[in-house]
Amino acid sequence: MFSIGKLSHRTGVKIPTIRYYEKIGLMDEPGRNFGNQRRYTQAELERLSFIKHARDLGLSIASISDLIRLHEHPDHSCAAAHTIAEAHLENTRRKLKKLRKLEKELKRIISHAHGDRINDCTIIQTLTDHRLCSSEH
Amino acid sequence: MFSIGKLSHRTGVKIPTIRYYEKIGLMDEPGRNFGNQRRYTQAELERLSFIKHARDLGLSIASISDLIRLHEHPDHSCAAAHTIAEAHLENTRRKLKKLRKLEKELKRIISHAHGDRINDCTIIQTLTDHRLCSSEH
DNA sequence: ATAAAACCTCTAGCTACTAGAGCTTCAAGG
DNA sequence: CCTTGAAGCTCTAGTAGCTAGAGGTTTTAT
Repeated sequence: MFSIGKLSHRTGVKIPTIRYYEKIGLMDEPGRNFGNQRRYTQAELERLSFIKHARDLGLSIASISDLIRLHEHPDHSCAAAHTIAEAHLENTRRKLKKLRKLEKELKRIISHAHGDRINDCTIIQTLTDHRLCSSEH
Repeated sequence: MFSIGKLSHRTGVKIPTIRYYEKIGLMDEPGRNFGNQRRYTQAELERLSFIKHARDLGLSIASISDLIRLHEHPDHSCAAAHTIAEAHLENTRRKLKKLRKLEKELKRIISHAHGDRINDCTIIQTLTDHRLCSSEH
C-alpha cells in the first residue's frame, strides 16, 4: 500500500495531478485509511505508470482513457490499440513537420537574411508584412 | 474603415478571437459607429496581421505583447526583439528535439520491433513498463 | 507531547480560444 | 418605406491538463 506521496515519488506524477486524474475518472478512487487518506495498491501504481508514460509520449487523456478501456477488456483488441497509437504517431509527425517549418522561418527572420542593413529591426518588419516571408506558413 | 467581419476576412483571424484579443488588451479598443459596431483603421488591420503572423510562428501572446510594446517605442530596441525571437527559436528547437524522440519511440512501439509475437499487444505492454523502452524520454 | 511533514477538500487560475444564448443593427430587395 | 437575413453586439461557460492557494486534519518522528 502506498500513500499518495509515495505514488507520486515512484511515478513522477505530481500529487495534485494524481488527484486530478482521480477526479476525471482516469484513475479509480483508491481505498482510504482510517484518517481518510488515499492508499494505493500495486495495480494502481502500474496504472499510473501507464498513464504517465503515455502522457510523456504525448497522448491525450482521451486516448489514454480509450487504451485503458481496451486494456481492461480481457478479449481486448490489439488492433484498436494499434490504431490509437498510429493516429498519435501521425499527429506527432504533423506537428514535427510544422515545427520544422517554423524553425526554418524563425531562423531566417532572426538572421535577417533578406535585409541589407542590420538595424532596421527586420524581425518586426517581417512579422508585420507577411509578403516578406519566404514560404507559406 | 473595416467592420470586424472584413478584418477577420483580411487577416484570417476569427471574429471571436479578435474580440478576445481586444478583451485581453492585445488589440486596442477600436472606434464604434452609431450602432455601436467596431470600425477598424488600416493601422489596426496591420496590428492584427502582425499578431496573426506571430501566432502562426508559435509565439505566445505574452511575447507578442512584448514585441508590440517594443514596436511602439520610437527608440525601440531591436536587440530586445531579437532576444525574444531567439528565445522562441530556442524553444521551438527544444520542442522539435522532444517530438523527434517521441516519433522514434512511437514508431518503435507500433512496429513491435522488440517483441517476438505479434499479438501480445506490445503497445499496452510497453506503455505499462517503462523498462521496455529503448531510450530515456 | 509536540512539531513538522504530509495529507485532506475546495475554489480559482492558467493559455488561447471557441460555442452558444439572446439580443440589436445594417444592407439590399420589393 | 418595409421587411428580411446577414452581420453585429454582450455575456457566460466550456475546452485541455493541469497548478496554486486557502484553511483545515492526520501522521510521524523526536
